[in-house]
Amino acid sequence: MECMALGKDYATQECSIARALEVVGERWTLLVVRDAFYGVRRYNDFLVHLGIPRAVLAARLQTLTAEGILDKRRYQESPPRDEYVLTARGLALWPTLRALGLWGRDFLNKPDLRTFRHAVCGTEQELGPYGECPACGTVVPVSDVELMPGPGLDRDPADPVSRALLKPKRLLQPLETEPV
Amino acid sequence: MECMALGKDYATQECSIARALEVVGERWTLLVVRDAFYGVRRYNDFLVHLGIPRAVLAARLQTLTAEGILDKRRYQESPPRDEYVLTARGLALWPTLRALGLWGRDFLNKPDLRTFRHAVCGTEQELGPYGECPACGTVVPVSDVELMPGPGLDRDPADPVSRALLKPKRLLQPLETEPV
DNA sequence: AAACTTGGTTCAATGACCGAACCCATGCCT
DNA sequence: AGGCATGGGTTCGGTCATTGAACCAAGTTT
Repeated sequence: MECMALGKDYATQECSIARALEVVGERWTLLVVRDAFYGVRRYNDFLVHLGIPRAVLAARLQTLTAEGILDKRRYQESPPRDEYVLTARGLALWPTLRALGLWGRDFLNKPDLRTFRHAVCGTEQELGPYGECPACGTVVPVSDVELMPGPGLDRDPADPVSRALLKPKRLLQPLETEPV
Repeated sequence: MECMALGKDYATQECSIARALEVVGERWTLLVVRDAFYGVRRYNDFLVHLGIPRAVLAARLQTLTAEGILDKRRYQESPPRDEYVLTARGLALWPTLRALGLWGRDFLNKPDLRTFRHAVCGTEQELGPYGECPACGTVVPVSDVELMPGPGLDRDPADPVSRALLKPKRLLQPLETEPV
């Protein structure tokens, strides 16, 4: 009885888009993945940054881990603490998130909230739609993308994660939340 | 009271990805849009192809129309019949769907279910990850993309829409369902 | 020992989704 | 004219997911 019809799958669909959506199409899931790209790694940071119910976050982290998109790993022993980091499969979701973000920016809201650029070549130009650097022409690997806060962003957000994201930083680089 | 907190929005998120997901992130929505790219235009065709509950389909078509992603238009007067076609805003979702589909193919299932290629230049090579044609090098506009059935596809599906999609066809070109 | 932090689980209430049944305007067959 | 079929929905009760708040537990600081 484990294999059938949870009602959450798109049963009749023979399509890799449908398969993908069964895994990352649930509410909150892609936002968790986005935060992982932004350097969020800890349960509590996801929690305050997303404003997600605790139970839902726990469920999502578990399925993302089970699907091999996040890797849960111990980063200190005492007290035992785990962090969630993107696997190769998770990193491969970057083009999807990029495409979604561009669509949202171009068709839904005016002000630029965040922009991305190539960290290593020193350009100030934004990455192109496929993640290519307009200055040096290459498709920039995710770890070399610099995340810049845009003009539309709230300058004084309530949670420490948003505050940490006001400074430019590389994707995937772990977040440095200020000690309170 | 109409404007606040339906519980379905990602309230705290200042992010174009979150904005986008509020619009296209609900269950079924992106599959409806995908079908629109495949040439599905009529309520009934969406219904049988997706296996979606009627009420949900009606709701999704309504919000997609309200958000300016689909355009509902009368295509015959008697009996009055409407069809749903992608607007510019809807067409701009193609890179997102493409990225999702590639991810699903590469990381979730083995067999190629559908492939895309450039219709006008006669190549047999598949489009690249950004929708560029490997033969002629250009980024192919959606209406020039040819949708090819892949080897992993069921050869004798139950519904007429899936059957119509077994033949190669251009994206956006209206579906020709066989008269029964 | 008391209080705090991190990372959860449990619970009742609400909302979304589900399938099945019903509705209605028109067209087609006889 | 009567009957059935088709396209495009709406309504309805039951189930499943999501929500916010409360609770729990291990370890650590004071």
